[in-house]
Amino acid sequence: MDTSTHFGRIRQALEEQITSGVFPAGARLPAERLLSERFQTTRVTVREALNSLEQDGIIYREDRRGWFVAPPRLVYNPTKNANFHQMAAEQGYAPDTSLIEAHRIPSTPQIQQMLGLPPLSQVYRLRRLRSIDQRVVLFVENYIRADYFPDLLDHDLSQSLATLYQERYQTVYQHVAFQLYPVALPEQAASQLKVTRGSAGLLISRVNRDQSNRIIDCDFEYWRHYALVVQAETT
Amino acid sequence: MDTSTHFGRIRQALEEQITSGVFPAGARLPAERLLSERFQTTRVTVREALNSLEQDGIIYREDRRGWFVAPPRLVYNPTKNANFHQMAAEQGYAPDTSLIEAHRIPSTPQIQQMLGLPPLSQVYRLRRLRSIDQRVVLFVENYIRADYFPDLLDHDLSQSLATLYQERYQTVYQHVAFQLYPVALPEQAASQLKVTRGSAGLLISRVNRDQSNRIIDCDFEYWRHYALVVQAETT
DNA sequence: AAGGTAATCTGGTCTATACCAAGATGGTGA
DNA sequence: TCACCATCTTGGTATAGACCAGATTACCTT
Repeated sequence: MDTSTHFGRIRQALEEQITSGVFPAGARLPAERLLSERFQTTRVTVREALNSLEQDGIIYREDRRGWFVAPPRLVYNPTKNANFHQMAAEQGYAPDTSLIEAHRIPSTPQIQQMLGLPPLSQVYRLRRLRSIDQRVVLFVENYIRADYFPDLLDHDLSQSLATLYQERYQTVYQHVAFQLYPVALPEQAASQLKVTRGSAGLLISRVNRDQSNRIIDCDFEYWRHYALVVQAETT
Repeated sequence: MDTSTHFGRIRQALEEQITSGVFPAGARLPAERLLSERFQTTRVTVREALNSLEQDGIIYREDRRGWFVAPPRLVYNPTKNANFHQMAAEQGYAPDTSLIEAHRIPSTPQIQQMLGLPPLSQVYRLRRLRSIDQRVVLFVENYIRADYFPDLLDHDLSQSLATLYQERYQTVYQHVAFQLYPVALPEQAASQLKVTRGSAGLLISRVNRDQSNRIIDCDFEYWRHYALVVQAETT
């Protein structure tokens, strides 16, 4: 680390205290004003150091609540299973999903294209928020073909869709195409994830097919960028 | 976009001028001081707007040279082919690779683990810089088993390794395991990519196997975060 | 024409301060 | 007991400067 600048030294000092366990994962850092006093500098400079640590995924912020030490990243294999709960549990986290909204709506042109649907067709749109160990890490929008899943909205939508499909509709995810790109989190995702608009995030969009190779749904997953490492392998 | 703040309005104004073509891809934006005059604000506020646009991958900076409009992202499929030149050319870019250094060195514990090598074994380490359309987008470190590729350093190392392996060693990439995570670019990668230390980037590390399922090399690819979208699909 | 150098331009870092808005807290009254 | 509200704390946004170091450019010398 470059310690030739004031802000580099602050960064390093904080980083050391985090890795040495003074501030364990999940802990809240002292307030910016307090840090600026302690390091004999201004808030502007402290914030630069904090931003730098945030970029690195070492800490994260919650809007107007403070800065917190980021826990280890979740390993996410988008090709393997689409089951958030199972994936998190296997890695020793306590996963949770909360449903924000679920509607049957007319599909938009973008969704029609992704799902291969004609205009005016109906889809379900789910918006859900997912957390591990009480920390919100993922805001996800699902768009699901309504014709394949009658009465979907009557079921418990805070569980894994993969599980629901399998148990109620004899449908399993078989094939997935995904795109992944670093973005600044858009308004809605940012506010749901309780981060500042414009924070770095990862957008993963997927188009899923079932055992008959029919496109059944697609989703847009907005992850806090420090929350995961994506892993996959192929032959 | 949120235009309730001064910086939000600056952001939007710049974004519009970019998307409308006033500033085409690759163009340099006016200097920060000039922008702050034009928007009747201070450099601090202008820089916040610029940082926000940078996060979004709309613009990028080159250290002490200025801010530039980012071109469309390169689509990168890490599972499909490991051939940077081919991939870029297929998408209409002019790719280029420059060799920074190439040595035969003793492997480090980390590399030993990734390549499944015993201590003290020798590997080649290549450091290369890759650009599309004259813009540097990728700094990559390759670690290659020396025993599988005698005299590797005598060949032209500014071409694709996949091509070199195939033509000279009858070896092809058959299987790849990769990890991908958003990071702040470390010192060396940042300076090679001419960005500010701590800029957002994407680290992709891969472990490659050949047609006999032998691990032949691994690499660490540091991408400018706005430069690519990762895409893959599986069955 | 080629090479070196000094002036200039640029973003990078920094101080000091101010006000705003949302989250957290604790007390008050129904 | 519990809903509500005032208060305090926090990060978010903003102003107005300053100096530094690398990149670029223009000029000058050979």
